[in-house]
Amino acid sequence: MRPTPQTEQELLNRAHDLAGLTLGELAQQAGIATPPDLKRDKGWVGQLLEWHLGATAGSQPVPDFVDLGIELKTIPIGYHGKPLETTFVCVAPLIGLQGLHWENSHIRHKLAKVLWIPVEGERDIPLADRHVGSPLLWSPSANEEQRLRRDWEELMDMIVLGQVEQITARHGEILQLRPKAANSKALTEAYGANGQPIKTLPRGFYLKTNFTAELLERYFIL
DNA sequence: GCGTGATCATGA
DNA sequence: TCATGATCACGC
Repeated sequence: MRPTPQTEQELLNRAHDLAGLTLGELAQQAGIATPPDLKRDKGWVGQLLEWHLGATAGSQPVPDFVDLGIELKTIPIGYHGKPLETTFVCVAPLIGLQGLHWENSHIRHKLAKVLWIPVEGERDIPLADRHVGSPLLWSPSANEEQRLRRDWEELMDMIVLGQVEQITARHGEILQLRPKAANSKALTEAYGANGQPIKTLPRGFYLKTNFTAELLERYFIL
């Protein structure tokens, strides 16, 4: 792990220095082996970039760069220039929701300042040959935050009302709620339709690809 | 089991 | 072709 950057500018400079390099080059510098593919190493790209940028959080529920309040997200990009996958944000709380509002929500803090790093993601490009793109430091615009908040409130209302199992990935304009678990046997507690506790799959909030595509597009137009 | 990092794989 | 629902690995 490289030393953690002390300032936002230092982090940005370092991220810019990675642009144009391949994952193979970055793995070699880090002394990390490149897996044949991501089937069994889905978080490998993210962790490789964390190493190079000196992220500190590990698996703690805090921003990757705590002192800077910045979250790091790598995002796989296809030949068409648009994201290939939705972006996981954080686990969704399913119980103990009294006093929870958008303003003090975990997800709002997570998304307050994000360093997006696009990486070539097409599966027919060997992992080691994929290039890292130019970083984008993003904070939600007023409009974006309003849309995020609207989706979040809709989803959280359903969770409070015991309708978590009726939620599908189609709910929400830009934010969606989907399973986030080791497998379909992992269960956690949630509210049932009559307020009784039920066991259900843990869920996570994800940003839909059309939204992240919009972010990147706005950046490239500016 | 939870939270971190996400992508896989199949049905529509 | 593409998004949804399922899944993989790790530290604790």
